[in-house]
Amino acid sequence: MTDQAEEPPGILHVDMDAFFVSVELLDRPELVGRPVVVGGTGGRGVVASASYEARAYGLHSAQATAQARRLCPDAVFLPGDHRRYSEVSGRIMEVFGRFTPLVEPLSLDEAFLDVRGAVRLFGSSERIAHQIRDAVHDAEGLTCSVGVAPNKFLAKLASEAAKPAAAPSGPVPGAEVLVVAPGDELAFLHPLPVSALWGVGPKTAEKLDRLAIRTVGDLAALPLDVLRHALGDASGRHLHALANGRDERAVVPHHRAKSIGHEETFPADLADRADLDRELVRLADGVAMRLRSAGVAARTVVVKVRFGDFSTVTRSITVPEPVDSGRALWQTAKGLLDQLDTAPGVRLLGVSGFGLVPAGVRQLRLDDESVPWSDADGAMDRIRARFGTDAIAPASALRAGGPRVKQRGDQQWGPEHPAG
DNA sequence: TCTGGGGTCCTGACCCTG
DNA sequence: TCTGCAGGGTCAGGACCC
Repeated sequence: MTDQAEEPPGILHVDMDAFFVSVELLDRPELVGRPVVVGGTGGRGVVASASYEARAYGLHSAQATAQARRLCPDAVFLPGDHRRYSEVSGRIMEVFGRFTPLVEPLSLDEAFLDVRGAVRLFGSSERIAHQIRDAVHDAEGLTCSVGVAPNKFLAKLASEAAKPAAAPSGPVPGAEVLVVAPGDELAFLHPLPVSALWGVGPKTAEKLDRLAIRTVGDLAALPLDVLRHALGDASGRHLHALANGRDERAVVPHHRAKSIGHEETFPADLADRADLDRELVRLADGVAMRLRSAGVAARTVVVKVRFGDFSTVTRSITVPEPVDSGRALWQTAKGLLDQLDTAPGVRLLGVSGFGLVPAGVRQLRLDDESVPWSDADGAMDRIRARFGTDAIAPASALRAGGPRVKQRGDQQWGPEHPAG
């Protein structure tokens, strides 16, 4: 029995089925029943979403597009429209909000819902799950799978178990709604592979395999101290709790972002310093715009560089005054980039701000050179708000062959054009 | 021609301070 | 003044998630 065995199964995890592909098929019904992939179409892209027909060929998300093409040459590859998916996602979250105010979006296509306060109005958690499925389908023409359990972790595993299966002929319907009833948690959990646990990726799975730990039940039977020794204190405790069905995390509707950043993989590696500097201006300007839009400034600036051999390094600095202007962010990032030898060629460049503080706490100094630039940033924000984000950009960014300010969702799944 | 982008969290090394 | 230690902050990297 778990600590939560007597808790009613009032946590839902709602997961849209092949979300990006399903949205595309609304506009292209002629593609229904065919292997369809949404993702980066260039040589360095990855698969973001694959239809169940495509999954039958071994295609899956995060897979290199080049490999996906080899596995399924007949698949239809679509570049995707992140903005459209965001809009649809927003409307779906509103549907969830009709049932409970406790909605915690996890990504565009999934969310946790705490419906314990809604059972009087809508019926049992399971009934609410079915009503949500129907409401989403009525509103958007899309299907989703729902897990119902006493906690978030089990609800998420339940929604995965409720999903359709892939077959060349199309999706084989799943349970659609799966309830893990109080008292059944461990029977549901323990036969699953350890990789089902949140926090067990390839590396951790390998370590556990060396200990002959293959199922969640194997892991649950392991003494906590052994696990802490093998995986470290925090990971050991975390996985031990999950393996025993314990997850105390509440459904939190609003998370405050802890970092804001942009990174971009180039179609071909960049070695020219001037090219990199211009890209850095674009990235910094885009990050600064989002910082100001969120009303925050960053105390720590991080530059990330991935080289052609895929080795990745980061350089960071904590600045005396939090930054939110494009110029200040760029200057700081440039100082960090200057520490690195980029001659071998840079595959990816990123700029992020951490240690976010409310922008208002920033103290102005008489010698603060960034003050006029704050005014300029504010003017740019107003122009972009009125005429669109492409309306204005730093001159040095415009010289980079016309790239506009970097925005969230741009080139989400890799460059569109093949390298070289 | 494998390997995106936007995040969070953890760990360990190092440095500073009391 | 020197040394050891603990604690906190910073920095870099790794692992993981969707």
